[in-house]
Order: sequence, then C-alpha cells, then structure tokens
Amino acid sequence: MRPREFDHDDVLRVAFEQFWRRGVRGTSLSDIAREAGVQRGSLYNAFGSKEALFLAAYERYAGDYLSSVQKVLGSGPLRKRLTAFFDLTIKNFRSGSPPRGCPTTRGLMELASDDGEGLDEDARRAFADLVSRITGLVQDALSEGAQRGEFNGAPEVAALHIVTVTRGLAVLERAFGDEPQLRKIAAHTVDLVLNEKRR
Amino acid sequence: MRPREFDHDDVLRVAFEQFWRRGVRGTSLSDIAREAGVQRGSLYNAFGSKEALFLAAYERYAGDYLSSVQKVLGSGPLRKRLTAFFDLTIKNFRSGSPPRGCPTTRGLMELASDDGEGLDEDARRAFADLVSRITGLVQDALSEGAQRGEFNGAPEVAALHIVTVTRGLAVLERAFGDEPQLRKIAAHTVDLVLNEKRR
DNA sequence: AAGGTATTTGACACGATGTCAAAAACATGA
DNA sequence: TCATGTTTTTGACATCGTGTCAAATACCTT
Repeated sequence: MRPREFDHDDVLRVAFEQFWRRGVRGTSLSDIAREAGVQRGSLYNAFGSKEALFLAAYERYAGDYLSSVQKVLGSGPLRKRLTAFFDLTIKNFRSGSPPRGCPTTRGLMELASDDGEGLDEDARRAFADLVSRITGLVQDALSEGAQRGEFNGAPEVAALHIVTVTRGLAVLERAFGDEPQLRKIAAHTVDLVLNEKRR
Repeated sequence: MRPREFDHDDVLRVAFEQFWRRGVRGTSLSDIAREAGVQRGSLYNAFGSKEALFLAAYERYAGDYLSSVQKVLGSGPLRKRLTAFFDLTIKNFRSGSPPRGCPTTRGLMELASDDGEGLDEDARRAFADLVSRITGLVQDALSEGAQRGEFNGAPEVAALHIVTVTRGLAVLERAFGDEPQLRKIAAHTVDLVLNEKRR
C-alpha cells in the first residue's frame, strides 16, 4: 500500500469551510484541492465525488453542532434554555466574515429533485436527520419545562414551531443580514411559546 | 431592425418554470433555450446573462404572487385571513410534481457572498423586497385585526414572526416533504398569534 | 429596391466534473 | 537487501456549462 499524503480530517475541515461559505454548487473541487494542498484527483480517489466529500464533511459538522445544541438545551430554566438555543442558532449562521449563513438550510435548498446536478437523497436524509434530532432536543426541553410548570402546551407541535422559526431565521438572515431583527424575532417567539406577552 | 423570433414573455415563463424546478445554478441556458425553442445566444443577446434572465422572470413571479397574497390577506376575519395566507404559502411550494418548493427561499440560499458564481446583490434585493412587502401586508392585516379586537399584541413583531414561520415552512418542506406537518405548524402558529391555545 | 440595424448563429475560450491509465511510493515477504 | 504488489498520485481526456464575438441574416425604413 502507498500511504496517503494528506490528512483526511484536514481535508474535511477545509472542504466544509468552503462548502459553508460558497455552497456545494458554488465550490469546485479545484478550490478545495488548492486550499488543502492536494491534487484534485486525489480527492476523487479518496472520496469518490464532490457530493460524497460534502456528506463526509457535513456529518462532522452535524455531530459537533448537535452536541452544542444538546449542551444549551440540557439544563436551566426553560426560558434560559430556549433563549440560549436561539442565541446559538443565530450565532452559528452569523459566524464568519462575511457571515456564512446556515449550512443545513443552504444544503436543503440545493437539493435536486431529479438527480444529476445538485445534492441527492442521501444529503436530504442527513439534513433531515439533524433537523429531527434538534427538534427532539427542543421537545425534551419543553416536556421537562411542562413538568416544572414552566410551559403549558403540547411539546411536540411547539418544538416543531420553534425549529421552524429557526429555519426561517436562517432565511431572513440571507435576505436582510439584520442581526438585531433576528434577535427580536427570536425573543418574541420565546415569549409567545412561554405565553408571556412582552409589554 | 430585425424583429425577435421569440416571444419575450413565453421565454420568461419557460425560464422561470425551470429555475423554479431546478434552481438557478441547476438550470443551464441550454435547457431553457431548448425548451423555449430558441438559440442560446439569442438569450444572451436579449437578457445579457443567466442572472439577468432569472431576475426578469422572478419579477414577474413576485408581482403575481404578491397580488394573490394581497387578495387573501385583504378581507375577512383575521383568523380566516391568516389561515388563508398560510394555505396559499404552502400550496405555492407544494405545487408541481415533484413539488417545486419556494423559489424565493431557494434563491436566497443561492446567493453568493463574493460575486462570481451565484446570484448577486440585485437578486438579494428582489428577494428581500418580496419578503418585505409580504411582511407589510401581514402587518396591515394584524393592525386591522387589532382595531377590531381580533388581535392583541404588536403587529410589527408579530408580522415578522409569521413571515419567519412561512420561510421556515419552506425549509421543512424540502427536508421532509410532509404536507400535513406543514399545515399542523401553520395552524399552531395562527393559534399562538391569536392567543388561543388549541385543546 | 437599397441600406441600416438588431437579431441570429456558430466558433471560441475558459473552467468545472468525473474517468482512466500510467507513474510513483510505500509495505511486505523472500 | 531486493522484488513484488497494492494503493495513491498525477496528468490527459471527454463532456458540459457560461459568456464573448464576429459574421451572416432578415426585417423595417426610406
């Protein structure tokens, strides 16, 4: 066997950085290869295709991101948890300069219905999986909150609603780039869910 | 002058249909040219670039869509208006087979930070403009509702929240393709905004 | 009928994806 | 130590995309 001349994880990190900034379609394997100091062909040999490379890189990201969501949603008063969750979400897609947006949301909009160009069913599953898991964590937090009398309602729909708002924030972020606006919407959502109108 | 051999509006309709189904990056001018029975070069001559063609086609769509939003949000009890608005929204991106998703949301995620590949600042403005106008219409409906005692709260944030949910629904639609789920979230949002928990 | 002008057409340059065969480099066994 | 085998690397290639340009074309106008 001839050993690899590059570090598998380094490439994954470099690749995801590019995918995050420019989207999958907007990133060429030549870009990644140059940035990582690797030949383009080596990437094809190691990963098979741009899509497969993206998927590998995204799985890493998804794991890391999920664990940070778990952390902020796992303890404290419900209001604190939800606020921290929204903070984390917004900070995530306002990170970088210029801000990189939400990779999951972007990826979902790069899905192709008929395969050929664009991301396919495997990618869709990966995105949907992260969204589902996050929804589950939110629902758990709400259920615990309900037991403690901090929340009054159906955790399942409420969790879906909250996650839907975070996805919407990712879209508005691209449209307006107005971070205070995003935080205002987030705060309002928390108030609405906790049934406390702000005055 | 030599007259055009194709109908300007026909091309715009054909083009937007393709852009809607496959996204801007996923659609080639060759596809559009073939579908419209026009030479590729003629499209460049008439519109200048793929992006400009998309923009022209999108403006048409945005105008049409805005007027249908205006219709459903313009009269009736507030609950009816909001429900009809969500219905329209969901129906819009569940239309086509397979469903085409929301062109505005998709377009927003195809924006490129540094120009070169992808949609640029002009497109961003067009998307943001439609979202802003729709938000304005929702806010108007809420304000009228407040005057009639159908709504109790701040119309501005509430309108932003509602529009954020619709954008989030567009994202979930791509992730799960689960229309009942989308309708459930929509109904829950209306209840939440009107301050009437469902039992 | 002739000329001007915008449109059409096809060739070209360039860059991207993905494939493939040949070259290269290391691990292993003799 | 050296030959062998296997995997990686490398560069060439086919194909498809965007965008540009000059030449040909067809109609409107005078």
